[in-house]
Amino acid sequence: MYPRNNKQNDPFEKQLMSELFPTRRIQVLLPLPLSGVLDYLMPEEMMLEIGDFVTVPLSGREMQGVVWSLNAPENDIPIEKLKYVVRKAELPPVPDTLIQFVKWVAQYTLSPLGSVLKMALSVPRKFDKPKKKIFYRLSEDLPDKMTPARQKIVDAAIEDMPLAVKTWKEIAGVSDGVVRGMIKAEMLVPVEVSGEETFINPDIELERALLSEEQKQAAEHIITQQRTNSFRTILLEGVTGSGKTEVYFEAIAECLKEESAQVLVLVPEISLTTQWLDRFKERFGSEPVIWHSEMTPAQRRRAWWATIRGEASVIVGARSALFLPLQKLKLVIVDEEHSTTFKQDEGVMYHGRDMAVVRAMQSDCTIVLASATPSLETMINAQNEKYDWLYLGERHGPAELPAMSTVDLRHYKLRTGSTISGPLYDALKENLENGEQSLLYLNRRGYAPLTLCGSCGHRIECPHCSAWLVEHQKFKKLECHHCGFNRRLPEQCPNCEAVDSLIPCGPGVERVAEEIELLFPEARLAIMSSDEISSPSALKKMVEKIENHEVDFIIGTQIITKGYHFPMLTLVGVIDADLGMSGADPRAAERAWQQLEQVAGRAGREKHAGRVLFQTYQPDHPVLKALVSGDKDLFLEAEAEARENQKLPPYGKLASIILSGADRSKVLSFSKELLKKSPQYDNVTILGPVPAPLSYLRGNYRYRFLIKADIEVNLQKTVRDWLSQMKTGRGIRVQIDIDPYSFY
DNA sequence: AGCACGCCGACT
DNA sequence: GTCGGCGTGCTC
Repeated sequence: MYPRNNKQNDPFEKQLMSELFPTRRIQVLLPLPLSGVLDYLMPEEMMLEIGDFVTVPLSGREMQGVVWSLNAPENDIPIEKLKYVVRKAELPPVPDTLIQFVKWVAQYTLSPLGSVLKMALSVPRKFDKPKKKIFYRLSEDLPDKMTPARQKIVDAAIEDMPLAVKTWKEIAGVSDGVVRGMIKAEMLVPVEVSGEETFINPDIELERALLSEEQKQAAEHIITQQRTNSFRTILLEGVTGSGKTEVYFEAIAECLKEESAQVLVLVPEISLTTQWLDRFKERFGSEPVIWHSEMTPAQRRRAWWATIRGEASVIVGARSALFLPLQKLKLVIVDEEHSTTFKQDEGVMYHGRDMAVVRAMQSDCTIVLASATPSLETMINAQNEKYDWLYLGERHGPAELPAMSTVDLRHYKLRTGSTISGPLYDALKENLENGEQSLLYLNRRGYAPLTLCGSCGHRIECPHCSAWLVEHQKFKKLECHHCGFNRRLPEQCPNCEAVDSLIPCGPGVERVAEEIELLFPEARLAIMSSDEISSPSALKKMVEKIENHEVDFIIGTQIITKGYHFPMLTLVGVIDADLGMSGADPRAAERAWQQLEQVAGRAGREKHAGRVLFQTYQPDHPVLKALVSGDKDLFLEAEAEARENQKLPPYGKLASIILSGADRSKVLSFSKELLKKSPQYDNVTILGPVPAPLSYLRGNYRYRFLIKADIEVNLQKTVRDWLSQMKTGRGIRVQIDIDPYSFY
């Protein structure tokens, strides 16, 4: 008999084992920030293969990992030190494509392999046996005690598939009282099922929206490509409302004709996609499998299981969905491809869109990047024919966008404390009188971004960050938008103790709302910012309110640029169009364009003609000029040229290294030391060290290097070689961000 | 990530 | 004298 369980890790048993049987040294990767694998011994009877989930001993406790190799090379860890794998999980092994992907992400982002694996394994109670549940199926002989609500249940039934009460309620759109009533009347029969409730598969036979000729052609192109089972990237560009979603829905439907095919749809912010989910449900009859970080453990577990068993056919998720154990990935869609929320800038810093392209490549499948305002990187790839390029609607024609104009604030001066110029006021007034909706856009939460003492000039800063505290009247607080620190709004100046001397400076959405209330006391307002909208249901409510025209003025931050459709909205006022157009960020101009274009896209999407007013101090800025002229090509050309000249992405490579620590002089001297060892190549430029844009963040002093390299340079190797020359001193943290998007 | 090891402050 | 703070370092 073989020893069971962990007994074989007992020193005596281990000795016995290794004498009796040839021992096999294997490699196991654990979800820890370790850069490599750990060696273990494989018990003879355990038939392990690469990708198997295993439990192994680790310094006195047990941990789950993944078999990474069955043949570990001899190394300086003596075989006596190795421990046996405790057990193999009853789970399908990690698909090879996911293993390849984990390796790729780790080497690209210069992150420890184990940290990347962790993203793929963060599923609660993954090893538990699913517990038994009672589901209900439709009875074969239905009595004639029918009601309209009960008929809905009967109509919603998919043959005799057993479902949970909650699911019946959802798919039939009735209350659970109806369901329970039918159970009592024995119209629904209880069935004991083991395991997680399965997801209802999308019904691809449902009637679909009529597609335009243009949409048909685009869908056909994707489908043809998808059928080749080879890697290809397709840019699907189309102005908001041009029907991109219907196009890729067609491709999804076609894809699902294949047995157990899986489609992955990445969206920037899963919690903000209720409208998208409604459309999906309308097209396919049920909700897709959803994956994002705010799901409950039970929801995650169910989605993960459905994915690894290959039952989930369409998975919609945030960037972390890339790490799901997809068995048969056939199509990837990245919606709102340009969104910067795809970039993770903590921990493993990866870009969801870029990694999605890699994932698709490794799975030999088609990937569709969809956007109304594609990123410059993607546009260039499309122009160079690296990507196929489909577009819907008249492209970039000035007539397509609402009438846009600037309000030169140097000419139309704002009164002190006011944020609404004369021309904007007139436009708002006119719109209100016409019974149409207006949107005021300001990408700043709170009341005022700075509080200043009128008597001593003191500016209230965050004690942990080099940032000002933002006044929030809603919460009567001052809050740091970087670390979350907050304090009560003081009555006296914290510096000179003068009373009533504090002056709120600059506008936030709350302040704009206050002014609008004064100007238009009869108007109905809604503020849309993350402070007002804390949950998806609150957002849904707000969106419905606006759709039902219960609101005249919407005052919002960028939360409103996420793709809603408000037909009565015909005027957009951009309070401060200059925000975010300068600074060290190479993508600032592009981002400003996208945001403004998206905001402009809110205006007049249906019959009503819309218009947009940009309040600005620099009406000659190329971004604004291009926006007003409506000539996007012109803007892109100028922007691409500027990037090419400066060898910035995508014409060059960029990495940022942030050194941080509590002891400022220590961090600085380490940085200087590092600079001395910096690589000396013609095609690599090191910038820094400079205080990072937030030079003091959460109690740490931060210095930053930027590494700019020509396109042919192996950036990862350069950075690795450079940093390996110095061991990280105590109290110093090094963060590497390949292709940074955030310059905080 | 845990968990042990280790070197300095306030307690029975 | 010891209990315990969490900084640092290791886990096959």
